[in-house]
Amino acid sequence: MAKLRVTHLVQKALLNARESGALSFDTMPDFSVDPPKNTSFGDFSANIAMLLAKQAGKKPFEIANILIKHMPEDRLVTEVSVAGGGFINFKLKPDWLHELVREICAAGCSYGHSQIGNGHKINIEFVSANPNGPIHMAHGRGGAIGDSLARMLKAAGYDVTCEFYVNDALNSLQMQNFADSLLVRYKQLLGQEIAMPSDAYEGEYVIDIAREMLQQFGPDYVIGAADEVSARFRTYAEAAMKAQQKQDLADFGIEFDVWFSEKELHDSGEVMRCIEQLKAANFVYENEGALWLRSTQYGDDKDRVIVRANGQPTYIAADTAYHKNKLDRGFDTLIDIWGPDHHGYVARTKAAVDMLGYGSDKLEVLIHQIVRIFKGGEMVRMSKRAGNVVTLRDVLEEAGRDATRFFLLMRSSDTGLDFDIELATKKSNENPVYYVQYAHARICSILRKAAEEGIPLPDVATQDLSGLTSEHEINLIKKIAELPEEILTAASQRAPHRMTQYCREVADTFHRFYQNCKVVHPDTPLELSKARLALVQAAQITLHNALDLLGVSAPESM
RNA sequence: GCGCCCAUAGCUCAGCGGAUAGAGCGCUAGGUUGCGGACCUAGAGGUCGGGGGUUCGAGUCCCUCUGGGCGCGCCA
Repeated sequence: MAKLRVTHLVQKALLNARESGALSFDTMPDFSVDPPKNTSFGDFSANIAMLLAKQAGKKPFEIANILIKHMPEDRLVTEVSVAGGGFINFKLKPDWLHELVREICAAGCSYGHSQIGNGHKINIEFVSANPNGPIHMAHGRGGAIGDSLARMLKAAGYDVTCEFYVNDALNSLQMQNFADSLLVRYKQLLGQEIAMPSDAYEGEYVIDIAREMLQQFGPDYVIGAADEVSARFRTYAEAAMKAQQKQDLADFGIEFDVWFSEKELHDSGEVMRCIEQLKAANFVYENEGALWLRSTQYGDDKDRVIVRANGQPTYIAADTAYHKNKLDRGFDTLIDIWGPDHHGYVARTKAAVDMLGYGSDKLEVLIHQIVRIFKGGEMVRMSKRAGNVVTLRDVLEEAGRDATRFFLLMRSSDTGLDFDIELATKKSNENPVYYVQYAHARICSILRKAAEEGIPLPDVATQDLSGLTSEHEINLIKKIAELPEEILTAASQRAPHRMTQYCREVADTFHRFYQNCKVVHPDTPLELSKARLALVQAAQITLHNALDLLGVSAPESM
């Protein structure tokens, strides 16, 4: 890689300069070598001189000139110069770009991937919707972010496990209400005139499940002791809801490695053992009959109840046990993806992880901001209990997986996201996902055209690429060459939205190339055609791999 | 009151402490026979919410103020 090569040149120059006495410094600063925004400056630019100024007691400009004098020759480098406040700019021969095209084609599906993660084990938990309603669009955002981030981390060489935490614990009042609502709907379907309870789940989906059950079990299913019937409905409701969630997520392109049951944490005694451990370490105290966690000792703003006065452990107790369980499974890093309404839980969860002796830096919580749904400019209010949620399934059916995922990933998770269903459905230039997919389809069309014209796909390893010298060709190569670093940045910053931006940039650069450089055309000499075919293939690989990280398809035609 | 997030072009938003702050939409003016016009070219449009500070260098980091979103249960 050319970047590494330039970095080594600078390091060599530093050491040479120090040895000759021209420059004095103790530690080599962590400098950058990057393509400058303004390409007229060159291919790479190093900021070392500015960083060294104080330490070396010289002006950046002066240091840069000293470094250039002490820099070894390199056959790839045609020019080194000092500019701006002391940037060292490098111009390289086009050969290095042509090498990149070969490398990309050789790597194929694995282009952009690396082993930086070194098998470091990461558990990433997201969606984790309660089993009393369908997956809605807020879950969808967390899902898209979590799944894409997982794909990027895998591509960066991490060992990633995707996990869904099912809040199916016995002490959940919400689950009981849900089951009761279902029972009422069931009876209503049987013709009984019963009003829904005041805190009922009003959603249509409850009726759907009741109908499904009625078909399967018949009218006698409501006969029996009240709590027995209730338990029966609860068991069914939970299983049905979980199955539906699983299906919705699968249709969205998300498959979890682990569906972790909260209930099992209680049944196995892990929750109680966890509480005992905290007790033994004096991290809890009793007050007003309840057991409190001293989370303020670790930066929380209040202590939290961990066991209620009635003896039931709270959600925090189970969640603490859950995080302990994850850490005990050997993960080096836990990433939780939560909605904005949960931001207040970060401090207490980290406190608990600290108290258990793991070090809260092992837990990262990624909070994404709210999703607002619009339909033709009008905001749709959502409430699960009222039953007017916009479900992921609704949107998937209208807008399709690709547009839905792309839209949910376009914005930084730190900012609110307005999702306009009509816009996502539009097959027009207002819809960025098509812009990107169109570029890929165009590439495929070129490759088809080449085949029709009897131009064989070149062997990129040996194909002469020296004809690729025009501005548009060079720009395209430089842009697609950014993928590996882009993946690392997006993964390490936990910022999958960067990849949507990158996809648009690649598509944009490609469309310009396409406009100006005919690949298969009577006016294009055969050798140049073949060289361009190699480049086009590299662009296809780049787009395909980048879209794959977003979970968006790369269509061959549209 | 406390906590988290946000404030960048008319609108929606990018922007890993680096050089002249970008894109899409919208607007204006263009692109004869087309490797797919779901595309391309050019132009207009900015005191990066205000004020301090750190730095060789701040849209980016720190403090503060203003405005907005969300959250502050012995619910999960």
